[in-house]
Amino acid sequence: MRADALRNRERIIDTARTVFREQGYDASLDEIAKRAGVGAGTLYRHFPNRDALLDAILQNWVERVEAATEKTLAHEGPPRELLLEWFRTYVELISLHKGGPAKITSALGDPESPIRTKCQVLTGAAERVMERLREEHAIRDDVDAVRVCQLVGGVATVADNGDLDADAVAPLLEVVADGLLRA
Amino acid sequence: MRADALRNRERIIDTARTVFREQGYDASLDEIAKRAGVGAGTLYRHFPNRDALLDAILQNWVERVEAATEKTLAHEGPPRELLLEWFRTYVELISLHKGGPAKITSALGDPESPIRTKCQVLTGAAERVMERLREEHAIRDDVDAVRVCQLVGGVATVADNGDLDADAVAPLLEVVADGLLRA
DNA sequence: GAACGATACGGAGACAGTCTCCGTTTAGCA
DNA sequence: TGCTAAACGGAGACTGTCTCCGTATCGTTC
Repeated sequence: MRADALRNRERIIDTARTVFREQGYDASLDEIAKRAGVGAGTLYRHFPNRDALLDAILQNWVERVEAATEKTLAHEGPPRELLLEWFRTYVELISLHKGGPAKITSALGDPESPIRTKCQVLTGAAERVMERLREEHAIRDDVDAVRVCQLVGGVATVADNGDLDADAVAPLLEVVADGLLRA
Repeated sequence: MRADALRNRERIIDTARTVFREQGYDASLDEIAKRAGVGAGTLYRHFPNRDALLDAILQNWVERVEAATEKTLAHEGPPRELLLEWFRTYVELISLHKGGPAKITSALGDPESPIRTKCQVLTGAAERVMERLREEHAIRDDVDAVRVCQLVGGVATVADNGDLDADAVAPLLEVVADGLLRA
């Protein structure tokens, strides 16, 4: 790739990250192009649509997911605490910007989604947490990681849509955790 | 209201119901106006925005909610069955059209929402179901009806976004139910 | 049943966002 | 230094939202 192309690509991603965080996932792409100092054509050549742009942004986010998972798994404690800790982390990770939880959660079950590979990192991480709990026979085994992510994603979506804070979300996560923990 | 105004109002509501069901909540309002045989101005005079139109549509839906609640409460059986029956009913009721679950669920927690009064019918119904379960000491009492509706609404939102069918939704609802039933 | 004001109609058009097309510019190689 | 493939950028086509205001209609009053 030509040096100028690479430079523009980076600038678009950086700007998009900021604008999405400021205005949510619906922000105008033309505005992102303008703020990045490029023409609309340049933005659309690099990223044919909104999702392709999001996918690029998520690249570095994937690393944060990995790190957060490690941290959670390192945390010693009873199964319920581990699960709740992971849920809190999960909600935080997918609440990148307004609309993020819905976007990511719906991508989990959609084989066609352009951001699917990135989201699979999430289910992979959930899988590791659940594997640990299964070894301890602490969790019911008829619900897989994707479903758990969808459940917790549902809570995050609701929180995102309704501007619920962490205190309001906590009891919802507890209900999900307790529902899972019986086996 | 003048007779012609009333006639147009009804036609717009009927058409909107059809179009929303066909195309989801994002359908073009100008198209609804056109299919209803009125000008855009007429539509916007009757309904200043999308939500006002939805609110009018929900009027008759409220009656269905009431009826469904009666039917569920009449159903004898163990608490878990009652709860799951209500959850299934609830998901069905709010999955009116694409985008419905997210719309309705986010309205539950938003005092400013223009469709809030309609949605309160839902929490009222949930309250009745939970009251019955509380009498039987079957349910934890630190989660109120609104939170339960948000949880189940979260599941419905995920199902709506990801085109999950009833079989895929069932285990998610079971997790929520089991989480609630311990107390 | 004619006249008249209040009410309602409807569609042109302003505005905003998405995305494409294509003439112009530039990087980077020989 | 010249050449060409690659990249740029912005005008504009298209779609959807919503407003404005000239025109039409209702229904009341005499």
